Amino acid sequence: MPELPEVEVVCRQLAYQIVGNRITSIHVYLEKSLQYRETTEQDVIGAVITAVERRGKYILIHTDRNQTLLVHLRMTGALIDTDQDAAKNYTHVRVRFELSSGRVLLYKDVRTFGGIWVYRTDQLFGCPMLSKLGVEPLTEAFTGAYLYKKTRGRRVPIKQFILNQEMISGIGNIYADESLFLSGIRPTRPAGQLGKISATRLVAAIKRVLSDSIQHGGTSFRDYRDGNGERGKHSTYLKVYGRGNEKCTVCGRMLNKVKIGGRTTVFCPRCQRR
DNA sequence: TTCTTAACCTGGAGGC
DNA sequence: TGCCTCCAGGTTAAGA
Repeated sequence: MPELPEVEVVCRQLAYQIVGNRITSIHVYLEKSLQYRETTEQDVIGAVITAVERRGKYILIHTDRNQTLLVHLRMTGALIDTDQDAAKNYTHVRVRFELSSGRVLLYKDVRTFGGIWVYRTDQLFGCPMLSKLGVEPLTEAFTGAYLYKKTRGRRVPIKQFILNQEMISGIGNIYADESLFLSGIRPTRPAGQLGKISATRLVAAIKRVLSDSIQHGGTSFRDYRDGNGERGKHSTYLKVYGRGNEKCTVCGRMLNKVKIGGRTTVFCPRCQRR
């Protein structure tokens, strides 16, 4: 399940691999996976890819024709740069871009929650998907003071709060659990009860967990693959996510597994008491 | 304004 | 072995 680190890894790889390529043709196998917003397929064919960047969990692929392919991988999506022969081995391919280098860019998505939207670049940041996104957690704008201020008056559990993309963009279930464990904060705690010290501690933990995961190439559980179709290696470093009913690696106590906001949440009742 | 819940979707695991 | 049910989860929309 791609979150900020996984999307960042994919972006860095694709920026290296596909920038400078011309899109020579597009094959759509599932119509809803590629949608045009005031653009057409003919606008995209022949365009040269000029840059690849990330905003929250979105991948932005810019072209020289004032168009941007906005990609969200949701649960099971993957963007893979590969050669013609290897492309035949991939299943659940929803969109296939032929590139001028002779290689292909595949968008595969098992559960089809994700998709690609083609926008005019000059209208991109007014689109509903990007305009509502909150602060980027790896920037200097994301501070303890920011988090403390934003959580005032909020009664939802802090776990649910940091998953809200309008507050902080890019955090998903894996890194929410891991950040709360690292900061020693109980995920069920009402966001508005977070003190200044705890807010600062949580911000530091979020930055640390996300940065470490990027260094490890992201986390792969089931479907996530990077831009080369490879698995991420961060899953072996996880302390709580996916470890429900196992012992805490720090104190040895059994981890608790509960539902918060409809999401499976794992935490240590002894280490996370703040 | 804030919060909750359902819906979208399919593969895999587990039970029978 | 085959069938059925449940679970996983990011985002949005509707309703409270």
